[in-house]
This record gives sequence, C-alpha cells and structure tokens, in this order.
Amino acid sequence: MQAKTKRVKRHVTIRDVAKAARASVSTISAALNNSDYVSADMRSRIEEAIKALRYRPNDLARGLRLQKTHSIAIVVPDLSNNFYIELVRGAKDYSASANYTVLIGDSRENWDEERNYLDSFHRRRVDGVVRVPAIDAAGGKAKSVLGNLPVVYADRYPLAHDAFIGRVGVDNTRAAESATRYLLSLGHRQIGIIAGDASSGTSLDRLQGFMRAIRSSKIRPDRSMIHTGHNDMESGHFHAMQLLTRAQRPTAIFCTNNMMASGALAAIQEIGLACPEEISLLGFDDFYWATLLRPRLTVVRQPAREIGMIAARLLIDHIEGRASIPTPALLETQLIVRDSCCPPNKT
Amino acid sequence: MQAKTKRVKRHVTIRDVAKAARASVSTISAALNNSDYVSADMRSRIEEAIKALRYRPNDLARGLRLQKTHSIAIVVPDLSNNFYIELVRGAKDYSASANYTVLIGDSRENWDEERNYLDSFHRRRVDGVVRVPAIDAAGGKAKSVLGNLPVVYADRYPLAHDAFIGRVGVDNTRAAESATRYLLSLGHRQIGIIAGDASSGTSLDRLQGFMRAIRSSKIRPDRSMIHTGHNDMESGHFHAMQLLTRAQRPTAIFCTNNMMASGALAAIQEIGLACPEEISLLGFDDFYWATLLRPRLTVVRQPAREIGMIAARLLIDHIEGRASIPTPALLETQLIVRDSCCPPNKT
DNA sequence: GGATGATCCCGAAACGTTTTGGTTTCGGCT
DNA sequence: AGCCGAAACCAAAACGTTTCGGGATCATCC
Repeated sequence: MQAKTKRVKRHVTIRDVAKAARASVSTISAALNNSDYVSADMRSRIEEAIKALRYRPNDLARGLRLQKTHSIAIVVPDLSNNFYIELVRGAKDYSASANYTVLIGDSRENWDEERNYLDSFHRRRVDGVVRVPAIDAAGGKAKSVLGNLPVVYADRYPLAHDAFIGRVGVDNTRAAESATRYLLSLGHRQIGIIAGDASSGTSLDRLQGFMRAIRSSKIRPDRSMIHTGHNDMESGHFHAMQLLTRAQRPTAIFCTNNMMASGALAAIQEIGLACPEEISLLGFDDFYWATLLRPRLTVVRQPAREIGMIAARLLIDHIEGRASIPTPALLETQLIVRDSCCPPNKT
Repeated sequence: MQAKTKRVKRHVTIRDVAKAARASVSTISAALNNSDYVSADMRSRIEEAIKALRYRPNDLARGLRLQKTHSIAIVVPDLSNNFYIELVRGAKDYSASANYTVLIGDSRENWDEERNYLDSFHRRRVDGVVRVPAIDAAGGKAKSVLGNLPVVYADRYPLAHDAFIGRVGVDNTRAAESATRYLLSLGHRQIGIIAGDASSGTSLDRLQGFMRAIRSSKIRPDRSMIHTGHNDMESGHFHAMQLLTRAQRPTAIFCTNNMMASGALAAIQEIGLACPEEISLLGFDDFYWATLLRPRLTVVRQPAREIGMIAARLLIDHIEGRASIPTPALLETQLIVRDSCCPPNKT
C-alpha cells in the first residue's frame, strides 16, 4: 500500500477546516462570510478549527471565484518625493476604511517601469487603479495595457485622451498664477521659471498660470527665462545654474515642484548667492523638511493626502457602482510664506 | 429560447484565445510558457490571437494552479524615510531581475498596520517577505500571522526569535562605536545620544557601540545623556531639546537615525545655537538632502540599496531552493564627514 | 509492411474558493 | 396522520490556469 506519504507541507485550506469542524465546505464559507444560517454551535466549532489550524483564506481562489479582488493599485512617479508618499498614504487610508487593499507602484518617472507595474497589477486583477502617469508616458499608451480597468488620475493627467473615470488635483493654473503674482507684488520684474516636462498637463497648466500673471503685469515675457526640467533635483540644479549664470540673472526663480526647488537651492548655495537677498526662490509642493532649510522655503502647498483620499474614493465608488458624492475635482492650494522670497535688491 | 444574452463584459480568457486560434486551451498554455512542442505555424496563430484579443493571463488562476505567485512582499516602517525607499528600490530591482514581483507595505512604525500588511500579503500567497519590523512589534508576533512563509529581515531584526531564513544589515555596534570615536577624537567629552527604541536589536546595538567607545575612553558614562526616541523627526526634536536645555549641555549629539538627526537639527536651529561651533551633530543614515542643510550633515552611511538587493536575493534563493551565494550578512558602513561636527568650544 | 519514435496537439483533472439549488430535520398545524 | 415551512446544512459547478497522460500523424527503419 504505497500510501500518500507525500506530506508536502501545503497551506491549510477551507477543506481542512471543514474536516476539523465536522462540517461541509460550504458551511465554512457561509460562516466566514458571516451570512446565511449557521447555528451558534456550528459557528463556534468552526471558529475553533480555524484558530487551531491557523487557517488563512486564499485570496487567489477567492478573487478567481468572485471575479473581484477588493484591491486597487496606485502608481506614482517618484516615491522619494514626499508629496507622493502623502498622496499614497491618503489613498491607502481611504481604501482601508472602505475595505480595499492597495498595491503600490513606483515608476521613477519612467514609462517602461510604469507599464510593468500596470501590467502586473492588471494581471493580478486589481479592481481599479489611481494613476499619476510618469512624465515620459505620452498619452494613450496606458489603455492598451489596462484594457478597460477603471482609472482615476491624480495630480497629473494625460494630454491625449486616455480613458478615465475621474481626475483629482488642484487648479494648477490658478495656483501658479497667484504664486507668480506674489513674486510680482514683492517687486520682482525678472522672474525665471523651472517648469516640469511639457508632456504633463499639470506642468503646462503651471507654466500657463505663470505666463498669465507675467502678461497681466506690464512685463515683456522673456522666453529665455523659461526652462523645462524633469521634476528631479538634478534638473532643478542644472536649470537654476543656467539661469543664475546668465549675463542678466533673474531676481527670483519659481520651481514648479519640490524636487526642482531643492535642486535650485543647491545651485544657489553652490554659487554662493544670498537667498533671498540676492535671489528669491519659490517652490511648489510643501515637504516636511522645507523648514529645515536655510532659508526656510516659501512654497505653494497642495493637499497631497486629500488628493489621494479623494482619488481612492472616486475609484472605489465607481467600482461599487455607486454614484460618488459630488466632489470638487480641483482642491485648494495655499501659499506658505516663509523666508525664501523678499523684494529684489535694487542695484 | 431565453438565450444567454447576458454579455457581461468579462475579461478575455485563455479559452477565448483558444477559440480564436483554433487550438486547444492546453496548447495556448504551452505556447505561453514557451515549452513543449508547438509548431511555428500554430505559435504565430496564437500570438496573433493574443494580440487581437488583448489577452492578459490571469495571475490569480495561475497562482492558484501553480501554488506559487512569483512575488514577494517587503514591508518597511516608514516610506517617508528615504533610507527605506532606497532599500525598497534595491529589493525591487533585484527581484525584477529574477522575475519576481514585489508588493510594498508601509507600516508607519505601527504593529497593527504591519500585521494588516503581512496578513494581506499572506492571503495573497506571496512566496516570501523581507521585513523591517515596526518598532513596536515586539518579537514573536509575526509568526502567528505569517505561518511558515519564508522571511528575511533587513536593517532591523527582532529580539525574540521570530523564525527567519536570513538577515542583512550593517554591523551597527561597530559603526556606532567608530562614529563615536570620531566625536571623541575631535575632543568631545560630553556626548549625548538619541537612540532608537530598545525593542529593536539594531537600536540596542548602536547604543552599545556608543557605550563601548565612551567606556574605552576614560570618560565616566552619564546615564542622563542617553535618550530614547522613536526614529521620527518629532522625537528627535523633543529629545534634542531636552539635551540642549540641560544645565550642562553636551558639546555633541549623536542621533542613531536620519529622521531624529533632522529633528535634532530643527531643535538646534530653534534654540539658536551655532552648529557645529556650539554643538556638533552626527547622524546615522545618509539622505539626499543632507547636503542641502546648513551645516551639511555629517553622517554614517549605510548601503541602503544594497541591503535591499541582498535581502531579496537571499529570499528568492531560498524560495527557489538553491543555496545562496555566500554573502556577508553585515555590510560596510562609511563615515561621511561634512560640516556638522567640529572640536568643541573651550569656554 | 509493420513496428518505432518524433512531433504536435488535445481532454480532463486539479488548485481553493463562493454560490446555487437543493435535501434533511423537526416542530406545529389542521 | 399528513402536510408545511423554517432552519440548518450540504454537493457540485464554476472561476482561469497548468499539467499529465494520452492520441493522431508521419517519416524511418528493419
């Protein structure tokens, strides 16, 4: 009798629980999803068995049967940027409260990486994804990998019309315009801007807000004051260097994200300029160590956490087929005035 | 004939591909896992069908059948700490090269959160997890939620003996000892330390290294110079405040992680002390904006990325049942001398 | 000309759940 | 006695893969 001595240490299944509790598989399932009739006696026997065997339901099987995983994915372009950490945490916290699980992707501003994540999440059959597209993800690409998974965009949104069921962010044009007005009100007339890549609608909007403010004052816009970076410290540093070593350098620089602002500050320090006396610096996105810098950085703050929460809510509401509570897709920004901007030096 | 007009828009399955390619399901599968015989003709027909239908394999079904998901999880205590981002990225990069997918958890130094993540990952049947336990996760707890999933510890490790198949980090004792010796060599005699929570072996080791250096010099150790924080900015700030407002304040402070060092710097700035002239500050863990601070922070650097990579390698090697290339479990640290430490002021 | 061995393909079972549509039991009612 | 309805439970099908054990076709070999 060559018995099944195989004893491969496998996971304990619902069937094992059934055996131990002297019940049928379907009864265990009923008890687990606490629905249906199951007597108190039976229920306690089942609970006992579960505890004794350390049973953990298999979410693969469950998802397969249910055609639903109760999970969403969020992919952001840069986890080392605190703004996105806050956004992710917001999404995660809301999802948890709605009994959804979230899978995190970090594309590092790289469409290939992003595609890998999206593909992997799709194969895992997440129920939806909130997406902050990588900067080099030109529009329209995502559909082919995501099929008709529900997508909501957060922060950035695509230029071309990738299908999506929602978008949440801030009014970038308005925020950038009023930030620029602040610089103008301090007396600056020569303002440089380091904007994000033009493939992102968000970056374009911020640039447009900047231009609008410039034009509405009587200043002649100067093409050469407009630089386009890659949303990281390096390019912030690089473009700030360019701006600061011009024959006639600006008296203020506006960076449209926090990483580039940090890079610009590094450049300023390197050159040895006094900030803000000789050069004012204005950033976009607040971050927890902005107050550790000298000077403390003046920035326009976005409600990162809230953006994440609302994105998750929009997505999950859609998944569950319920109409979303009407929500402003565009949240308020706030100018946090600290020490990195002052009136320009009259020389 | 009440036909099945149901037409719920379901995912396209391998069966649809089979139909389209005029082949059997098993042949598609064989082609997909490019093994076995399948003729060139058939293969191209299949590829065509796959492309046409936009077929994506269902990883739930696959994992269920295979009893293996080709994925690992990594859970870290604080994603806003850049050290852990680098660690995660290292793990992710190695895993990708080994054809594994990684799921990320962010416990925020909170055992409840961590347990949720571990549980969720377990139910998803990841093949293993690399774990940096939350600070309040006293030992032995994890086993009950992870069953006998393979675990490798990175950076921190548990005091009590939670089972694990590997650990990778640095020699914290030695690193802290030599860092402290550096302060001693500058002439400091009154050195405060803000260490991490005692429930982490890592923190204890660093504290012990500190003590060893202190004792090996002829200095009488001073209990009140030893503070215990929670690895975040807040507690760094708080304990630095305590140390700096003493009647006789230390001439140097050693913080055993980057967050607490940042918090300590905030406290120093707040009080208005000159750093390093009046107070030297030494941190643990480097981070990308350490050079933006004034003074630029002197720190002991850990090879975060490498720790992540090796942890993933250990884990995956174990999963695949192959003996791991012998690897030093303890990697080298490096003292990065910048501007935040100098000889103490003789007053 | 029958056996042999490649080559290419297929049907069905299994993975661990949930759900559908039962069956059994039992007390109460006429 | 016969029937009924509710309560408690169960068997089997289905979800989308992979794999195992064949089956069919065809050239080759003695």
